[in-house]
This record gives sequence, C-alpha cells and structure tokens, in this order.
Amino acid sequence: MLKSKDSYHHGDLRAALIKAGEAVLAETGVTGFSLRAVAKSVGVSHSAPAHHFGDAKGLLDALATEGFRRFLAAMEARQAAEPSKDPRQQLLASGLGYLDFAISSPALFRLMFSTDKPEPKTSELAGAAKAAFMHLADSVARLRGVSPFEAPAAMTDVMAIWSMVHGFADLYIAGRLGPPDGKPVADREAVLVEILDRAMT
Amino acid sequence: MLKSKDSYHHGDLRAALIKAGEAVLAETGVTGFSLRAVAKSVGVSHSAPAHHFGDAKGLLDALATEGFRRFLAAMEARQAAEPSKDPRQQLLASGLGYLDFAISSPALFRLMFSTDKPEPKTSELAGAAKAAFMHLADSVARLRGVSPFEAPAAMTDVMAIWSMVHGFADLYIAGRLGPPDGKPVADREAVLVEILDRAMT
DNA sequence: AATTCATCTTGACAACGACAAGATAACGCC
DNA sequence: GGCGTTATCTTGTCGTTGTCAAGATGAATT
Repeated sequence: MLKSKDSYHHGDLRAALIKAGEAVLAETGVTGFSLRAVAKSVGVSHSAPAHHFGDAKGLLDALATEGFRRFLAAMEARQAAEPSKDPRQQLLASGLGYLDFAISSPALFRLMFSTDKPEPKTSELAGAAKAAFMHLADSVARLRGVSPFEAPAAMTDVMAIWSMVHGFADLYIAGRLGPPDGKPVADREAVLVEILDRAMT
Repeated sequence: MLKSKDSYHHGDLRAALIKAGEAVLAETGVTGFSLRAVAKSVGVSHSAPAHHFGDAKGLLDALATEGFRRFLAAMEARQAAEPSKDPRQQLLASGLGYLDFAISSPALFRLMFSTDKPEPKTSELAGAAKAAFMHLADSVARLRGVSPFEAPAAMTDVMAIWSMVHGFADLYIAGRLGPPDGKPVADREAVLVEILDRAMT
C-alpha cells in the first residue's frame, strides 16, 4: 500500500510533506514558510503535519537534514565528474559542488546554516551536518597527508577552505558579489577556483 | 519637544521602534520577529509602526540599514585602533571589525545579508550597503595601488577577501567552525588573521 | 482662533501555529 | 473471520499575527 491519493490515509505523507515543504520554502523563504500552506499543497488537512513532525521547527529540521544529504551528494557528484584524482583538484571540485547546491537551493542552504545549532548529537540533523563536515575534513587530510583532528595546521586549512567557499556561496546567492549595482559575476566558477586556491596556500 | 512618555504623540517613535526592533530581533530572530511585540515593548498601539515603516518588511529594512551603518563603523573602529598604517594591517583590522559586528549582532548580520536584494538603488538600504562595500574596495585599492573597478585582478582580491571574512563570520556565529561537537574555536582572531592573509595572496 | 495634517488608537478580518477531540482504517491477535 | 488496538488524518477551537479602515488627538500653520 503506497500512495493512494483519495483514501483517508495518505500512505506516504511524510515524504510528500518534505517534498512540498521544500517547494514552499524555495518560494516563500523561511520567514514566509507556513505549515498550513505545505499541508494544503499536498491536499491534506491543516494539522496533518503535526503527527509526523510535531511543530513547524520539526518540519524545518527534517528539510535541513534532507538538505545536508543532498549538499553532500552535490559535492561528491562534482568530484566524481573530475577526471583528475589529484587531491587538490578533487578539493576544488568539491567546492564547485558546494556552490552548485547553494545556487540551486538558496533558501534551503540558508536554512541549513541558520543560527540555531543542532542540539543533541543524536539527532539526524546533526548527523547529516557532521557527515558533510567530515567530507571536507577527509579531503583536506588527503591533501595534507595528516588528519585535521591531529594536526592543528591542517585544521586551519579546513577553516580557511570552508570559510572561503561558504562565504563566496553565501554572498553570491545574496547577489552581493561584484560591483554593488552590477551583474552577478562574470565567470563564477573560474573566480571560485582561483580564490579557493589561495585558501590552500 | 522630544520624548514624552505619556502624551498621545510619542515624539520620537521611529527611533524608538528601531531600537526596540533591534532588541526583539536579537531575542527572537527573524522568524519570530513580530511587529506587535515591538510596538508593545515601546508601549504603543499595535498598528503605530505602520505609519512610519509601512509593513513589517519596512521596519526590517530600516533595521538592516542601521545595521550596515554600525557594520561600517565597527570596521573603521578596528582600523583606528590599529597603530600601523600599513595597508595590509589596516585591511586585517577591518576584517576583525567585520567579525566583531557579526558576533555582537548575529541576527542583524543575518538579516543584512538575507537573500532579498536591495531593490532600487535609491533606497537608503542600498546606499548603506554600498558604503560598506566601498570601504572594502578602497582598502584593497590602497593595498594593490589600483582601483578594483579598473583592474580585474584587484576585483578578484576584493571577492577573495570578502568571501573569506564573510564565510568565517557566518560559520562562526552558526557555531559550525572547528570539530563538529567541539568548542567554538580557540583563538578566533588569530585564526581569522592567518586565513585572511592567505586571501591576499 | 480655526483649520489642516501628521501622528497614534481602536476595531476588524483572514491566516497562522498549536492543541484537543473525534473519525477512519490498517494491523495484530485470538 | 471477528475484535480490539493503534497509527493516521480531520474537524473545531483559541490566542496571536499582519494588514487595512475609520476615528481620535494634538501640533503646526495661517
């Protein structure tokens, strides 16, 4: 018994709500986000989401969790498409995947890095976020030959690289890069590669 | 005739609302932000703010505008406190001011770089944001000896430096820097100076 | 002093998040 | 097969929110 549209029980409500929630989030942003709008777009009563996610924060957490998974997937996809196995090239490819995701889902990207830290380490959200961080740490480990958790210098590399990509992506989706009133940025990927290269010293 | 607390006309409502709005924003974040809560904290009717700011977005825009002014002031303050007049040292000091502001007003910082671009270039918001950008462009111009608006290489410097500080500040206030479950970051200023240095090549 | 007008209040409405109580059907157990 | 249990979804309600309309107040202007 899977999706039956007109039966009393939806059958796959949780997944449907996450999918619809992502669309609503992309359209209205976090501030305009409405549980009832999500429910309506799925064709379900206004308080149906409560049973699956508790309150509004619950659904947003689920969206952020799903976001971190796709975020990681975007970085890995770019790495897989990069022919060279050189750690430096792989790390640059990862950065391009980082930017890909931010551009394709700006509202979700913002939600994921929204100020509320993931509370307990047992939560799925924290796990997905940690997985994304570990991907970066591993990439730097391959580049430097040392684990960032053992060598402080490598941890500085992690922070430098992460700050650079994240800042570029965040400013880009805010439309704030380049001259104030000018167009976005000529060739964003070329620029990102060039400045990311600086972060690796 | 300035602030008279119990008269029908407040006398300085606009300024009072901005001040109170900033407090509410800091407490509840953008999502929990409420016009009525701001009005109540000033001791005024729930729809008094409308006359000064139109709708909720109007007040948030005013807060962001004020934020950009203090943002610029924070960078200049750090520069003034830096004894060396060397362009590189001055630029680093500016970066520390950037971080100062983000840490002291995280919610406001997020609001300022929130995705909605400043629409018309005539708005005060766009002007204040542009002033902050110009400060950075000027600093880079002094460092490189060329205006970023004339030399593409210098503009790349601007983007590299801005991305680095912004990313570091944004990740820091999100509590995401350093090991996933660890403490914030040992000496944040030393780390920022070190990685910012990389951005300048 | 009379009038004008910006400023602020009161009242209303639709939409929202959250809660409680009930309806429906899937599942387990005998 | 029949019955109770339980997860799932609906309906109804409450307090709060943003926005609009209409009125009250008093400062400024003439």
